[in-house]
Amino acid sequence: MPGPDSKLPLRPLRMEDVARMAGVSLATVSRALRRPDSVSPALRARVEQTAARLGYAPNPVAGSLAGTRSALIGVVVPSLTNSFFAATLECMATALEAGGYQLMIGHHDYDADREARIVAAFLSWNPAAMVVTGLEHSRQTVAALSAAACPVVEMWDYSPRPIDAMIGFRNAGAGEIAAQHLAGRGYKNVVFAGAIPDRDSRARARAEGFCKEFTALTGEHPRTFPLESRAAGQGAVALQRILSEAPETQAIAFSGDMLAAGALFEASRQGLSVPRDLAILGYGDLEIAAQTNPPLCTIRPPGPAIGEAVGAHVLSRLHYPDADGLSLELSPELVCRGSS
Amino acid sequence: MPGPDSKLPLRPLRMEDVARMAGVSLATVSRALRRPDSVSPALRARVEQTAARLGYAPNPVAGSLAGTRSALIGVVVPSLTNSFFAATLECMATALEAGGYQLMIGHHDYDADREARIVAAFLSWNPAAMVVTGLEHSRQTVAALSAAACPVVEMWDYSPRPIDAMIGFRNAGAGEIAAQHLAGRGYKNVVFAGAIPDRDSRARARAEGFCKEFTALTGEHPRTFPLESRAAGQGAVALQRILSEAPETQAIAFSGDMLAAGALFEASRQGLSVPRDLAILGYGDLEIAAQTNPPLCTIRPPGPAIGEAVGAHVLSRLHYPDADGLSLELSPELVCRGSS
DNA sequence: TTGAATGAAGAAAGCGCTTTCACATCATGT
DNA sequence: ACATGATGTGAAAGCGCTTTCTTCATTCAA
Repeated sequence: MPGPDSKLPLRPLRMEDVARMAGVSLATVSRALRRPDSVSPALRARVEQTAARLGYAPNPVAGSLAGTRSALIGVVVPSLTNSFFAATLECMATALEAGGYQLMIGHHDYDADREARIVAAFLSWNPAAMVVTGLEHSRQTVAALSAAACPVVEMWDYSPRPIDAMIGFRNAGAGEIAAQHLAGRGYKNVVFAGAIPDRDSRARARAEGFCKEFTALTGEHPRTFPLESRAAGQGAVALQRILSEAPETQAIAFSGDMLAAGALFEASRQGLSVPRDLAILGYGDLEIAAQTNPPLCTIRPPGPAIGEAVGAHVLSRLHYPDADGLSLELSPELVCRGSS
Repeated sequence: MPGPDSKLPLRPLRMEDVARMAGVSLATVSRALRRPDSVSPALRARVEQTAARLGYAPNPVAGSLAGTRSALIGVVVPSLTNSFFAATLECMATALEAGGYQLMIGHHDYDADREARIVAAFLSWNPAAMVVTGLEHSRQTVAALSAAACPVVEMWDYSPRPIDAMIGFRNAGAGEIAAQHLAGRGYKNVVFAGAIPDRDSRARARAEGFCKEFTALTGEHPRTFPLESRAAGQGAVALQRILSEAPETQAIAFSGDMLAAGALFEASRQGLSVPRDLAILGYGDLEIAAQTNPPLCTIRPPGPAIGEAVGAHVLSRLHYPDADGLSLELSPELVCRGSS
């Protein structure tokens, strides 16, 4: 505690102080500051000037208790280290901070119970809005969110019937785009390599979308190659094994760019020419994807767009409390580069 | 708002309900729940059972207003997309959530004024603790943090005289380690490539640490090569330019792994053998570093360790309010791989 | 000119807790 | 037996705001 030495009993300004200085009542200050239209322009100006001169800042905790909700927005993501969500969070935070809201961020590592606990904890703060990732949640979580007295946004996935609002994309669709690309290029003997089964239901959806679509387009059922983790080293291992078990493989779709990059390095070590000897496709469009040799062909999820849309939607919902939730479907995008 | 259809006027349980059911006073419930030792074992058990049976969860907003501080912890980082901080945040969040605290996270993009605004906003919530990144802050920020009535931790940098507590490492030291490594390997005509001047003061410290130490060890003043940004593509550009302007260059230390990786790819495109023709050193030990070809030699900052230490320190400070702040110096580490 | 209708500001009642203070109750020492 | 202190519990006063309810001052139709 840095400040115990400062003996001055400098208690922070309260609204009452502003009221006294401005010669009005507490209620008027509150109104002038929160809904400027509800007081006469003269008083409004007086109050605002007094507050500014005194450097008054309202106590949001008191406001949250007295009002119907707090200026906190609860955001739950699976992981903070996953750069997809990081970009979304940054965009959201920037938008919402500008509106005077603060983000409470929690992560659950793809553990549904942990998610439920975090949601419950956040809800007890009476947040202005809740943002969660994906549309698969435990019964408890769904119940808690459904009963919540605030807008609820599910993001990074898409379904036309969200709890309240949904902003994201069909993950199966991302897989389909990958399949269409590989099928369109005429690759045969295609493999999908990812953590199967994956704790991440969106990753599973992408895998399924890929396999179904590829089968639909070519009649060929892609092999799936299960990976132990999504660590980059697994990409190299996968490449070796796939080629030794099925040397006829012409293309591998990886569930993530890091794996694909690992595979690309291994291919170059083995003297394989990508995409001639073997095509490689990633997912994520991480920064590294544009730098590899050859550059990695990948699917780019609309992470920043999701963040912006969620921020804008939450802001508008809070501004127009009667507005309805929405389902906004954004699109992942094929970033066509040299590797396939 | 998902729940307006639920007509049931099911107002959430209050402490009063628990008190009534347990046949004790409000004060007793509060005490039993917050400081179990302060009530007799019999009452404590009765209250806890009643609360559990009813599924009572305290309202943290009310608690924050009545008590001296909230269960919120304000964390300010420069960026969420930077994976260094992401790992730190995850470790911190996990530790602190277990203690019943929630993280309010803000990012300022290396903008001191924005940092000041975020710190002020967080402080107005009366947080249980504040965690900020680095030790360079605007006067306002320092003043606000110094006057704060809560523990304040500065992280990701090191100085023996923090505002309150400091957990991190000497960034100059990270640069020195890099210099020692390159000097020890006998490289001459060494270049440091990074955004110079960098908005990030820690990156500047690393650059300076590198140059000074290399000069001290070898008598040679490393050239510095200014980069426009830290985008990976810049690494390739840098490599080309450096080699065309100064073909005698034997080693390049990059300010980040992504740049170094970009340079590595460019080197392979140019048919250069790393590290024989040119040595490359990174900073960060990102996941990709272990995968490149050759694997990237880099400096690993103690990100997760910082997160854990901050979490543990904050928890202990909140548990023992009289405890002092500390200065904890962790160490970055040379991860010696093939590229230099 | 009067009465109703409209609008602006103030008084006061909470929001759901924490914590101080006062009060019992009980064990201890004389 | 009494005073003394230790211990456990309850009553009640806030924490700093929001919001309803009320009052008072206008304005407008009749």
